[in-house]
Amino acid sequence: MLQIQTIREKSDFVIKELKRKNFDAATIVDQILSLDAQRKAAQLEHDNLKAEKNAASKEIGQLFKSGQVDAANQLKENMGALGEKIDALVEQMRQFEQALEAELVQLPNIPHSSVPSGNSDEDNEVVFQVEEVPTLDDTALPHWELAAKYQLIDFETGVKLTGSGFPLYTGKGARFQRALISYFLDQATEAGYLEVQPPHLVNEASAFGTGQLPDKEGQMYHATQDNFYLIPTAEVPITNIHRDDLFKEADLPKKYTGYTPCFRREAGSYGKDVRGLNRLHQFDKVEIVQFVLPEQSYDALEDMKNHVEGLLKNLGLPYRILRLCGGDVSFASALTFDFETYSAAQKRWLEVSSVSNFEAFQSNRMKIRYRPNSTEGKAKTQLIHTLNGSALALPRIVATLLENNQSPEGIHVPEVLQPYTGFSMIR
RNA sequence: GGAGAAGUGGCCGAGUGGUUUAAGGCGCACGCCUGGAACGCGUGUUGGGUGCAAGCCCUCGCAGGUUCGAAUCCUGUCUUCUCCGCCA
Repeated sequence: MLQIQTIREKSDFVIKELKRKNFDAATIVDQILSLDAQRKAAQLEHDNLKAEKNAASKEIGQLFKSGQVDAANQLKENMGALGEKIDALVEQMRQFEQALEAELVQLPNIPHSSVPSGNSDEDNEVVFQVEEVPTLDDTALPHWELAAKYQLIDFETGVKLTGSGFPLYTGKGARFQRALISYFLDQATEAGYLEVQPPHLVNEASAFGTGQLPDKEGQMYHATQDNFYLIPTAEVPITNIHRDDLFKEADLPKKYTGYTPCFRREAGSYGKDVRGLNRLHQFDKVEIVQFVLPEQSYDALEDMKNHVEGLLKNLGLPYRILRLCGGDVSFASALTFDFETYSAAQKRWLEVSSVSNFEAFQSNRMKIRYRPNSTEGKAKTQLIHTLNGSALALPRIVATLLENNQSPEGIHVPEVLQPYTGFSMIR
């Protein structure tokens, strides 16, 4: 959610910048400015009447105390009408505030100045790509066939247990997943992230805080009986750890990592592109999250980008890094880098990570603030910046590792994973 | 799931209808003191809205209600604790 001050102070700038996300904000911004003014007027009147009432109430108290009952009762007479006026204004304010918020949450985050213009993923800027991608001969198998051949993943039983998109990992397949999770968590810990195990179900306030609600309600599984949502990413519980918190400047940055399964309904997606592990309803992911001072958030983004890049290098995967264009960068993000690995058997790039700076967009919703250091007096609180990234999402990593590392002898396990798997080949 | 108790500022804790505009303490910040510190003394210290400012308004888990007036009374709800039941 954008800050109302930003819209008040530079509405033209907001409209112009959101155009780069292909979002026409003119009408909404006008609405917001008008509602904001109305809310302010109602509040002003309310405050004055309330002050009058508070003073009178205090006086009544004094009168009763000094035994002037008649005078007190007379004063009470006038209170009724005043009270009604105040009640009406409170109701007005509530409505203006609600309407204002309803408009505000519709505005996406302002894209960073480096975000290229464009409408779709074809306009994303490739900021790095390995010099050559591996090629396999014609006998090479896609990962779903390798998974069957070596009994790593049982998709059919997953369908039996739950439905499509809920695979059952077996034997070395299960062990391989566990190895990746441990490896990713250890790497993040080494990089200074605190490991956490968050809940996999969250309440409404948390889902709202990171921006899943109200817009993306249909993408989450909803446990209606208790009104909990299954997390679509660990970003949701981890970022909400600090919802409503007020930091001292010295407390920042805060860095967290966590492994969770992720649940996504992905309604209506079927076919070749989603075959095997390419797109699932439940998958595993290790997430990294940072809470930082505003002026440090782009350094932090670079830091996270380097971390993810290091993981891909260590795994020996061919990858590229994309700077998402205005049309492809997400609603809440100011700047996003996507990481894709090349799947040699499918001959296409698969997204395995997305690293984003949300600036103050999420922290505004969640009221995550800090108090700047100040030599004189108390500085006003300011919103912190939040960032997150996948480090990494497992299924497509598994897919590309299986495909790219296949040979007649079996599938080679990257060296960095061998201490975790306990085997160097899948045969 | 049942019965009972409790939720007050960064923390502890007083407060059962009107100088509570939330006592007191700890912590923190600044100042005095000091060669420098500790101790001591003084001032400040919930968060938010509005305003140049003084001020005014809201905020005692959350949401309603009663009242001229609510931290305080009533209803609902969430969380925590104790006991019972169930349980990895």
